[in-house]
Formats: sequence, structure tokens, C-alpha cells
Amino acid sequence: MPTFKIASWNVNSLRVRLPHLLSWLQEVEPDVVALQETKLPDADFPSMEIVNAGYTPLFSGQKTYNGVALLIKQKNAHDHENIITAFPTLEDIQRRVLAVTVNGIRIVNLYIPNGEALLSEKYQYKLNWLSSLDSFLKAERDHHPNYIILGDFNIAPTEMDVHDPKEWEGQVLCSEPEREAFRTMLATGFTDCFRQLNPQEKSYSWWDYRMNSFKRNRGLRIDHILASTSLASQCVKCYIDKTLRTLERPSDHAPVVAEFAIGVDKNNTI
DNA sequence: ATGGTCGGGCTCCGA
Repeated sequence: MPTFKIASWNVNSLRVRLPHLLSWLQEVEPDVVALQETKLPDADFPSMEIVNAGYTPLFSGQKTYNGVALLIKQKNAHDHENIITAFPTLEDIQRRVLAVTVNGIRIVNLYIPNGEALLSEKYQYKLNWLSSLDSFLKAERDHHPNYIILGDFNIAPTEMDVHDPKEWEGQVLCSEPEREAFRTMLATGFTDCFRQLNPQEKSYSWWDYRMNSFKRNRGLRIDHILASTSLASQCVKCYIDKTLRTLERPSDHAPVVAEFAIGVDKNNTI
């Protein structure tokens, strides 16, 4: 039975993290990787290094902020189509969305806005953005039975995803409207792969650079891989790779990896 | 104790 391995990582500058990424690709060999916060314009994307590592890159970037990319292992890359870099219902100069269909699996890479604080304008932007995402997913879902949404959601879905729920109660990343938006995604027909396979595990994907947060494991689980219900039932493994957070000059996020055992079905092979 | 540390790119913004 063929397996399909997909990963999501907020690199917080692809320029700085490229050496980490290249050695990690060689070690883990995912079929598809979703990157967020590449922080570089498309003209500066390190395409040659990615191609030499065995991947075909797709990217939607901008100077300084945001930026998303998808790396597709070359053996799968011949069959990709229907690339989208924005929601039809949202005018937005920020590069936060990149969707593509690879061998019949719809893959949507998201860098959901951070929101800064509940009283900030950026929080309203986040909620509005989440509303456009909801419309997009509802419009697409029925056309793609095999569907994966992954990325930096900037939402810790439940108390189990927070090192200190009291300290974070009502704060941005943990507020009720954000969690409501996350539950709406699940209700639209998606499953949180990590939580499905590790129902009790307190693991995090992000630790603030400040205050020795990683050493003290003061983290949040805000990076996610969601799969459509039928696909999620074929998910055999999902984990957060904390080793990258221990390297010199790490990203503040660790990658999330999911593995699927795809049934032998001619309409559903990879 | 209301801080702190990164990255980008320019003396401050965003996370």
C-alpha cells in the first residue's frame, strides 16, 4: 500500500532556514511540504536549491512579510493543477494562501493571520480572513473528496494545545471566536490529524523566542494538518518534529508531519 | 517584574 507523507513548517524566513530545510528534506523525504513565512519575493525564491534537493517549488511570496510555498517531490510533480493564490471573496495584498491539486489530492497551504491582540485591527482582519476561508472551503470541498488543509493556523484549538491554559485564556490564538472558526472547519468535513491519532498528547508546534520558552516547553499547538474525513481515516501517523527547534538559529515553529496509507484505488493513487 | 528575542531592513514593524 503506497504511503503519502505531507508536512507543514513555518520557517520564519526561508533565506535563513534554507540549510535546515535542505537537510530535513533529505532526512524525512516528504512527498509534499507546505512552508509559511518565507519572507521573500518570488524573484528571490531559492528554486535551484529546491530543485537540486528533488522537489518542484510553487510559491507566492512578497518582500519582508508573509509568503507561502509548496514543495512537491519530483516523482509526483508531473500531475499538478488548479493553483490558487488568493480567496475569491477577499482583496488582500498579503501572500497567505497557496492551493494546488497533486495527483487528485487537493492541498491548501495557509498562513492564517496572527491577530496580534483582541483589541487590535489585525484581530478583525484575522476574523474576516477566517470568514473568507470558510466560504472558500465550503465552495471547494464537494469537488475534492481527498482534501488537505495545512499550515500555520495561529489558533490553539483547545486547552490541551496550550502549556498554560489559565495564562492564555481569552488571549489571541486562544480566543473563543478563533476556536469557533477552527471548529467550523472541522464541521465542514475535516479532521485534525494530530489530535485524531494522539488524543491525549500535549505537544506544541510553536514556542516564543523569548524567555527560554522552548527550554521550558511553554508552547502552543497552532500548526495543523486537517484532512477530509475519508482521507483522515487513512492517516496512520502524525507528529511534530521538535528536533528542528533545537538547532542553531531555529525557526520559532517546528514542522508537523502526517503520513497516509492510500488505498489501492485507481481514482485515488499517488 | 508587564519584560524578553528573533527576522527584515532600516531606527521600527510584526510575530
